[in-house]
Amino acid sequence: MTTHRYWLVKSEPSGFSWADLLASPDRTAEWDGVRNFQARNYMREMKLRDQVLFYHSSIPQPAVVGTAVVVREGYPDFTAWEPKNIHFDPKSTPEKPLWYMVDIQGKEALPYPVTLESIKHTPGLEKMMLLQRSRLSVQPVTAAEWKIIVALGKQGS
DNA sequence: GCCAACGTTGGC
DNA sequence: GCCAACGTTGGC
Repeated sequence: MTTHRYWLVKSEPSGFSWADLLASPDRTAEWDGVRNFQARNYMREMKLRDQVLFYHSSIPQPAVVGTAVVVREGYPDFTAWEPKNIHFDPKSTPEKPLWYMVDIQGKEALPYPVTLESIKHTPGLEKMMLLQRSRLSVQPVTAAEWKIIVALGKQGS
Protein backbone atom coordinates (compact mmCIF):
# COMPACT_ATOMS: atom_id res chain seq x y z
CA MET A 1 0.00 0.00 0.00
CA THR A 2 1.17 3.45 -0.74
CA THR A 3 0.86 6.26 1.67
CA HIS A 4 1.20 9.82 0.68
CA ARG A 5 1.64 12.90 2.72
CA TYR A 6 0.11 16.32 2.59
CA TRP A 7 1.83 19.67 2.31
CA LEU A 8 1.15 23.35 1.93
CA VAL A 9 3.25 25.64 -0.24
CA LYS A 10 2.99 29.40 -0.31
CA SER A 11 3.48 31.79 -3.12
CA GLU A 12 2.94 35.47 -3.65
CA PRO A 13 0.63 35.65 -6.62
CA SER A 14 2.48 38.72 -7.90
CA GLY A 15 5.50 36.44 -8.32
CA PHE A 16 3.96 33.10 -9.19
CA SER A 17 0.25 32.45 -8.90
CA TRP A 18 -2.11 29.54 -9.13
CA ALA A 19 -3.08 30.80 -12.58
CA ASP A 20 0.58 30.77 -13.56
CA LEU A 21 0.82 27.15 -12.46
CA LEU A 22 -2.21 26.17 -14.52
CA ALA A 23 -0.77 28.03 -17.51
CA SER A 24 2.57 26.19 -17.26
CA PRO A 25 3.36 23.34 -19.64
CA ASP A 26 1.56 20.27 -18.37
CA ARG A 27 0.39 22.50 -15.48
CA THR A 28 3.77 21.70 -13.94
CA ALA A 29 6.31 24.02 -12.38
CA GLU A 30 9.65 23.77 -10.63
CA TRP A 31 9.28 24.89 -7.05
CA ASP A 32 12.57 26.74 -7.05
CA GLY A 33 13.97 29.57 -5.02
CA VAL A 34 13.33 28.17 -1.56
CA ARG A 35 16.21 29.40 0.58
CA ASN A 36 15.24 28.29 4.03
CA PHE A 37 16.63 25.14 5.58
CA GLN A 38 13.47 23.93 7.20
CA ALA A 39 11.46 24.38 4.03
CA ARG A 40 14.22 22.67 2.07
CA ASN A 41 14.19 19.72 4.42
CA TYR A 42 10.47 19.33 4.01
CA MET A 43 10.84 19.40 0.23
CA ARG A 44 13.36 16.62 0.46
CA GLU A 45 10.77 14.55 2.29
CA MET A 46 8.22 15.02 -0.46
CA LYS A 47 7.43 11.93 -2.48
CA LEU A 48 5.80 11.38 -5.83
CA ARG A 49 2.05 11.89 -5.66
CA ASP A 50 2.14 13.64 -2.30
CA GLN A 51 -0.70 16.13 -2.19
CA VAL A 52 -0.10 19.87 -1.96
CA LEU A 53 -2.26 22.82 -0.95
CA PHE A 54 -1.42 25.94 -2.95
CA TYR A 55 -1.62 29.09 -0.81
CA HIS A 56 -1.55 32.70 -1.92
CA SER A 57 0.27 34.95 0.55
CA SER A 58 0.88 38.67 0.90
CA ILE A 59 -2.45 39.73 -0.50
CA PRO A 60 -5.50 41.28 1.21
CA GLN A 61 -7.14 37.87 1.62
CA PRO A 62 -4.47 35.20 1.87
CA ALA A 63 -6.03 31.84 1.02
CA VAL A 64 -5.61 28.28 -0.16
CA VAL A 65 -6.72 28.45 -3.78
CA GLY A 66 -6.05 25.04 -5.24
CA THR A 67 -4.50 21.63 -4.92
CA ALA A 68 -1.44 20.21 -6.63
CA VAL A 69 0.54 17.03 -6.67
CA VAL A 70 4.25 16.28 -6.46
CA VAL A 71 5.40 14.99 -9.84
CA ARG A 72 9.14 15.07 -9.28
CA GLU A 73 10.95 14.44 -6.02
CA GLY A 74 13.67 16.66 -4.60
CA TYR A 75 16.55 17.54 -6.88
CA PRO A 76 19.17 20.29 -6.80
CA ASP A 77 17.84 23.80 -7.33
CA PHE A 78 20.11 24.90 -10.15
CA THR A 79 18.93 28.50 -9.95
CA ALA A 80 21.30 28.78 -6.99
CA TRP A 81 24.23 28.32 -9.42
CA GLU A 82 23.24 31.08 -11.80
CA PRO A 83 24.96 34.34 -10.81
CA LYS A 84 22.33 36.45 -12.49
CA ASN A 85 19.43 34.64 -10.88
CA ILE A 86 17.71 36.42 -8.03
CA HIS A 87 18.06 33.21 -6.02
CA PHE A 88 21.80 32.86 -6.66
CA ASP A 89 23.72 31.47 -3.72
CA PRO A 90 27.47 30.99 -4.10
CA LYS A 91 27.46 28.47 -1.25
CA SER A 92 25.69 26.00 -3.51
CA THR A 93 27.54 24.28 -6.35
CA PRO A 94 26.68 21.47 -8.80
CA GLU A 95 29.18 19.30 -6.93
CA LYS A 96 27.70 20.15 -3.55
CA PRO A 97 24.18 21.41 -3.96
CA LEU A 98 22.82 23.22 -0.95
CA TRP A 99 19.27 23.89 -2.13
CA TYR A 100 16.63 21.57 -3.51
CA MET A 101 13.34 21.83 -5.30
CA VAL A 102 10.48 19.63 -6.43
CA ASP A 103 8.10 19.81 -9.38
CA ILE A 104 4.43 20.23 -8.69
CA GLN A 105 1.48 19.87 -11.02
CA GLY A 106 -1.74 21.81 -10.57
CA LYS A 107 -4.65 19.49 -9.95
CA GLU A 108 -7.85 21.11 -8.78
CA ALA A 109 -8.92 24.71 -8.30
CA LEU A 110 -10.92 25.38 -5.17
CA PRO A 111 -14.02 27.36 -6.19
CA TYR A 112 -14.29 28.73 -2.64
CA PRO A 113 -10.75 29.77 -1.66
CA VAL A 114 -10.14 28.90 1.96
CA THR A 115 -8.98 32.15 3.52
CA LEU A 116 -6.55 32.48 6.36
CA GLU A 117 -9.39 34.08 8.26
CA SER A 118 -11.61 31.02 7.88
CA ILE A 119 -8.72 28.69 8.71
CA LYS A 120 -8.38 30.54 12.02
CA HIS A 121 -12.03 29.95 12.81
CA THR A 122 -12.61 26.43 11.57
CA PRO A 123 -12.60 23.67 14.18
CA GLY A 124 -9.92 21.15 13.38
CA LEU A 125 -7.64 23.67 11.71
CA GLU A 126 -6.50 25.57 14.77
CA LYS A 127 -3.28 23.60 14.98
CA MET A 128 -2.20 24.18 11.41
CA MET A 129 1.43 25.14 11.21
CA LEU A 130 0.36 28.06 9.04
CA LEU A 131 -1.10 29.77 12.09
CA GLN A 132 2.03 29.47 14.19
CA ARG A 133 4.76 29.58 11.60
CA SER A 134 3.35 31.97 9.10
CA ARG A 135 6.70 32.55 7.46
CA LEU A 136 7.55 28.97 6.60
CA SER A 137 6.92 28.60 2.87
CA VAL A 138 6.74 24.79 2.72
CA GLN A 139 5.04 22.95 5.55
CA PRO A 140 3.35 19.67 6.35
CA VAL A 141 -0.42 19.35 6.67
CA THR A 142 -2.23 16.48 8.35
CA ALA A 143 -4.66 14.22 6.50
CA ALA A 144 -7.48 15.58 8.65
CA GLU A 145 -6.57 19.19 7.86
CA TRP A 146 -6.33 18.38 4.17
CA LYS A 147 -9.77 16.88 4.16
CA ILE A 148 -11.38 19.84 5.91
CA ILE A 149 -9.73 22.42 3.67
CA VAL A 150 -10.55 20.66 0.42
CA ALA A 151 -14.16 20.16 1.52
CA LEU A 152 -14.48 23.85 2.41
CA GLY A 153 -12.88 24.85 -0.84
CA LYS A 154 -15.27 22.80 -2.89
CA GLN A 155 -18.53 23.63 -1.22
CA GLY A 156 -17.91 26.75 0.84
CA SER A 157 -18.93 26.98 4.46
C1' DG B 1 3.64 51.25 4.96
C1' DC B 2 4.29 49.32 9.46
C1' DC B 3 5.77 46.04 12.45
C1' DA B 4 6.25 41.41 14.65
C1' DA B 5 8.38 37.11 14.08
C1' DC B 6 12.21 34.82 13.19
C1' DG B 7 16.14 33.00 10.42
C1' DT B 8 20.91 34.23 9.23
C1' DT B 9 25.33 36.47 9.68
C1' DG B 10 29.36 37.96 11.77
C1' DG B 11 32.14 39.91 15.58
C1' DC B 12 34.01 38.57 19.64
C1' DG C 1 29.26 29.31 21.07
C1' DC C 2 26.84 33.55 22.18
C1' DC C 3 24.26 37.26 20.84
C1' DA C 4 23.42 41.69 18.56
C1' DA C 5 22.50 43.40 14.13
C1' DC C 6 20.36 42.79 10.09
C1' DG C 7 17.30 41.09 6.42
C1' DT C 8 13.09 38.92 4.95
C1' DT C 9 8.40 37.41 5.19
C1' DG C 10 3.81 38.15 5.57
C1' DG C 11 -0.39 39.77 8.04
C1' DC C 12 -2.74 43.75 8.79
